[in-house]
Amino acid sequence: MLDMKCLRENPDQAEERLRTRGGAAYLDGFRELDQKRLRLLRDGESLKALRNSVSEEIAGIRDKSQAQDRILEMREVSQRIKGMDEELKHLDEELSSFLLTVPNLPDPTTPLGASESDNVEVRNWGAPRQFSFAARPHWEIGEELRILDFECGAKLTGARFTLYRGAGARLERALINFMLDLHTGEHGYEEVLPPFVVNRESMTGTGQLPKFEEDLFKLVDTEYYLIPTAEVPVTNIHRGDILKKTDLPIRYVAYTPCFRREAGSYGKDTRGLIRQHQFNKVELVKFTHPSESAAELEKLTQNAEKVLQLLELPYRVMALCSGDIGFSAAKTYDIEVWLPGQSCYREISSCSTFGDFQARRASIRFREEEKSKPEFVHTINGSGLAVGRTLVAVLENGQQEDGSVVIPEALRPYMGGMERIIRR
RNA sequence: GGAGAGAUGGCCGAGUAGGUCGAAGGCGCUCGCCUGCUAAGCGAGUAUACUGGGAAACCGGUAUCGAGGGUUCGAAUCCCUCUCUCUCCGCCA
Repeated sequence: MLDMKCLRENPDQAEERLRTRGGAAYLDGFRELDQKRLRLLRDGESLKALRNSVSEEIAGIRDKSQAQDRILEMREVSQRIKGMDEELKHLDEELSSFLLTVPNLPDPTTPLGASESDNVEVRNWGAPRQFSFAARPHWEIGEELRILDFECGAKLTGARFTLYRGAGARLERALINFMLDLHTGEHGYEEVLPPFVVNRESMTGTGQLPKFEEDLFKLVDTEYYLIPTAEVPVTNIHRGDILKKTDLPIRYVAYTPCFRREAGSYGKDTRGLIRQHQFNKVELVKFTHPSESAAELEKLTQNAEKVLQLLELPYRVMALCSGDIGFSAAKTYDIEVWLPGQSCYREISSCSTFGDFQARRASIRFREEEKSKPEFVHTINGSGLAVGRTLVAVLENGQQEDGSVVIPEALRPYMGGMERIIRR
């Protein structure tokens, strides 16, 4: 959510920055609505002030019959106040539902551009391996090793669900533990295990609602939703809080499954694990002082990269352009891992700073000085990493000509010492 | 699922024959005094949002005692609905 006062004072500047996202005018009608609300608010409040002072007067009069005229007068005033409050409530709802659908302002350092093709490569790490045979996609490797069963997943649930078996199931679990241990042990994050189901307020706090309801799984007969990312419950841990400045930055890492409807992606990535309705993810979330957020985003991104480095998986880091960043984000780095089976880089982590956008929605604040008024923190998060896609990368990069897969050394302790996955 | 109890400021905790209650008291915290240091003691201060005025310090208004409605000139206090927490019973991993 953007700052209403800011929009009031310089709407043109905000509109200009929003336009770099592409799309039509965002702020049409705001000014008129805002002023109408403000007028009504002021009028209503001065009436209430009158009523309060007269009521106090009445309280001081022993013989209420002496106050009959004033009581009658205030009866009428109260009626008017009631009407105004009702109208004000409507305007408030209109205004806030409007504000909740305006995306965040892109950060000045976000490259300008219209689409994915305008994203900028910031750096890359590791060289794609040269194969002496035709590298195969992970779905072939996984099915042949009998560690991924797509057909059974479809039987149990439907398309975009997968059953992992044996070393595959273990590999997924190993990756989760490996990532959690790295981020808690080396990078200073506190591990949390949140609910995988959240309410509407939480979804609104991070920006999934009200605009992206069709992307979510909602539980029938409730106001509960399956989380599409741990970002939602973890960021909302501090919804409504005023944090201590000295506690910042707060760093959490959480493993959760993620559930996404993937509406509108029919026909995309239909094979394999790349795009599932349910997938595992280890998520990094930070709450920072506004002056630290830029540096903290860099650090968080590097924390995510570290996973790939230790797993010896080549990747590149892309700065997303203004037309490609998400609704709530001000700036985003995507980490893309090299997938030899498909000869391309695929997103495996998305690290974003949200500025105060989420903090304002969820009211997450801190005080600069003991007595100064609360200010919004900045929130940052990123995958560290998407586990299913990491497994894909391990299979495709580690594949051998005989169909087996060599497990990265860093992972072997988590696999009971297993060095390679062989068909059994 | 059945029966009961409760939800007040950072925390604890008063406050039900409706008015002077943004809310006693205590703890905590901040500043000052005092004291070789520490502890104790003394004094002052200590919610948030919106809004008006002001360059600012600050001053004024409105709202908020779980949430939403109602009664009333006036509600933390009365009525209704909902949510959450706790205790007991049943069921269950």
